[in-house]
Amino acid sequence: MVLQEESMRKGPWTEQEDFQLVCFVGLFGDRRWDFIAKVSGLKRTGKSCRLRWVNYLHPGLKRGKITPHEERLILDLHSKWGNRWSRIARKLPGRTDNEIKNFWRTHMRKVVKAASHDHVVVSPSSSAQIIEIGEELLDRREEEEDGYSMDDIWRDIDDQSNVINQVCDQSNFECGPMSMSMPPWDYGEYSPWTVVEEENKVFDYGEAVALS
DNA sequence: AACCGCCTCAACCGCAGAAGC
DNA sequence: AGCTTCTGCGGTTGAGGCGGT
Repeated sequence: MVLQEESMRKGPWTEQEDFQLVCFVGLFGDRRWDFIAKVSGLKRTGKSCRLRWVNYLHPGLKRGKITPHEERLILDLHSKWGNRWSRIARKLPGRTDNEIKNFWRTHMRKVVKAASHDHVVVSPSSSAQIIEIGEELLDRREEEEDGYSMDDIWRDIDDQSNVINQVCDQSNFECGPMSMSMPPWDYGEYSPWTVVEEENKVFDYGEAVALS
């Protein structure tokens, strides 16, 4: 057990590793991470695989900057729930708890800085005050920018799933236990979808192992 | 051009709760 | 009921990028 942990890889994921993980999640679903970590041949822990999938490889993820409306939502929800990042993330389709947590840390710093710049005394523990100031700053910013409503966000997700479904239909790809969909960005030469489309056959477990 | 400090974000760690045996 | 394993969550860290001097 100890020896196994010692041989585990850490640090940034390579494209090849991402590819393997996507293949095996497609085959076995996004559960049983220890099992996936083992059979995939990845020298990663199940935990690490799950994290990579959830925070980076999941097809439903929305890339790009947090919009002013999302910011406001995060502020609102944080004032209600505190640091319940996963709960907050569920209200922001396509965003991960990690992303929101990172955003909040940055945001907190910015807000405190802005407040001190305006000669407002803010103690870091006074989150209600921070939220208030944050909302004020947001109001100002929203006046400058065109908004991006939650409806728009949901529309984006819908559009994305439509494209995904079309690709799945066309490629004759038999999805795994979970409804597998196309990764949101290009995998280049490692794309499992390319492999399947080119060979025009079902991607089975044996092939997946052979690839690993 | 080089250095420095700050910011962002991917990834790790530790812990708690759930599930399985 | 108690133990082990798995999963998910929140906190933290560190590498890399970027802007300022």
